[in-house]
Amino acid sequence: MPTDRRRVRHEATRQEILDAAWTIVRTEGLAALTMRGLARVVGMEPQSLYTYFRSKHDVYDALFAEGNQVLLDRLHAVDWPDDPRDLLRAVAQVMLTFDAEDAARSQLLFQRTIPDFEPSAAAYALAEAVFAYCGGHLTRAGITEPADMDLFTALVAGLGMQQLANDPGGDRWLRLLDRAIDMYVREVLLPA
Amino acid sequence: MPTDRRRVRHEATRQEILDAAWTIVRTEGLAALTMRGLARVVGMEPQSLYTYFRSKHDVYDALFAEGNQVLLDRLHAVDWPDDPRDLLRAVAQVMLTFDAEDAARSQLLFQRTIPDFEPSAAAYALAEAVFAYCGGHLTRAGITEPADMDLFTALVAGLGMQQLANDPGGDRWLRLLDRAIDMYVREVLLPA
DNA sequence: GTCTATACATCGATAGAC
DNA sequence: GTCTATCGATGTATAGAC
Repeated sequence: MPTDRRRVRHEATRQEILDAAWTIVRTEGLAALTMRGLARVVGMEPQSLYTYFRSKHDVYDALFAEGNQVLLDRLHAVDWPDDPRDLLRAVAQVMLTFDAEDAARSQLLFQRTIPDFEPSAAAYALAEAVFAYCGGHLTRAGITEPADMDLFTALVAGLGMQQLANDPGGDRWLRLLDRAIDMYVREVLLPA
Repeated sequence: MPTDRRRVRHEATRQEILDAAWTIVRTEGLAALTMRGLARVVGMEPQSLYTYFRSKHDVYDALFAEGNQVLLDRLHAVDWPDDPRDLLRAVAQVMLTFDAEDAARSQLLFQRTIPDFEPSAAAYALAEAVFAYCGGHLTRAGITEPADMDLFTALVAGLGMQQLANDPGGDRWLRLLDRAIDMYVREVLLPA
C-alpha cells in the first residue's frame, strides 16, 4: 500500500508525462508519439515510463480520457441560454472551438486512426458523458427526432473537419457557424 | 532505356502491389500498412518493393493519386441534371458515396493523418481537379459565394465523417442527404 | 520505486551480389 | 529485378543495482 505522499508524487509525475505527450502530439502529430521520444522530453529513461503507463496505448488512453474531461468541464462551465436557437449555437460553439483548436486531440477523440487502439471503458464513459450532455441540451432546444440530432452533429463535425483539414489555425469555416445554425433552425425548428 | 515489354511488366507488377496495398489498408487500417506485410501479400521480399516504390510514402502517394483518379472518373461518368437542386444532390451523392464506402481511402484523401506524408505535386493536381470539377457544377447550380461553397463542402463532409465514424457500413447519415440538400438549397438558393 | 543494462521482434531503408 | 545482408530506430520486456 503506497503512502499518500508517494501516491501524490506518482500522480504528479504521471501528469508531467501526459503534459509532455500533449506537447509532442500537438507539434509532431498524433502518430509521432514514441515512448523513447516521450522519455527524452521528460528527462527519463524510456523504460521508466512503464512505471506510470503499462503501454503506449495506455498513454493514448489517458490522453483520450483527459481530452474528454476538458471538453466536459468546458460544457459544464457554460451558462446556457434558454432560447432554442441561442442554445444550439452555444453547444455548437463549444464543440467547434474545442474541435478546431487542436488537430491531434480531435484526431484522437473523434476519429479512429491509431491501429488497435480502443479507449478503455472508463475513458469511453467520459466520451459518452459528453455526448449525453450535448444531447440533453439539444432535447431542451426542441430537437426530439434522432435524425434531427444526427443532422446537427454532422453539421458541426463537418465545419470542424473542413476547418482543420483546409484552414488550420484560421476561421474560414468557424465563421460559418452562425449561418449554419440559422439554416438548421429554419429546417428543423421552424418548418414551413 | 527500358523496352516497352519491360515497362509494361513493371507497370503491371506495380499495379499488383497497389491492389494489395488497398486490400491491406481497407482491412487493417491506413496506418497498418507495412512494407514487410505488403511484400508478404504479393509474394516478394520486402526489399524488392523498392524497385517499384522509392519509399513507403511513395506507396501512399500512389494510393492517394489512384483514389482521386477513381473519384474523378466517377464524376465524369455522371449525366448531370440541369435543375440546381438536383445538380447539388447529384454532386453530393457521388462525393458522399465515395467517402462512405472506404474509410481508409477517405482518411488518406481527405484527412491528414499520416505523419510527414504530403502528396506529390502530380497527385495533388488530381485532388485539385476533383475540387475544380465539383466547384464548376456548384457554380452552374448558382452557388457563387465562396462561403456558400464552403458551407456545402462542410455539410457533405460532415455527413460522410459521421457515417464512417459512427455507423460504418450502414446508412444512418447517408439517408439524411436529401434532407440536408433541401435545407441547404432553402438557405442559399431560395433566400426569404 | 526508479534507475541502468540488456534483450527481442519489427519497422523503413540501403548496399551489393547475382 | 530479385535476392542476401545489414543498419538504425521503434515498442516492449526482464533482470538487477540502489
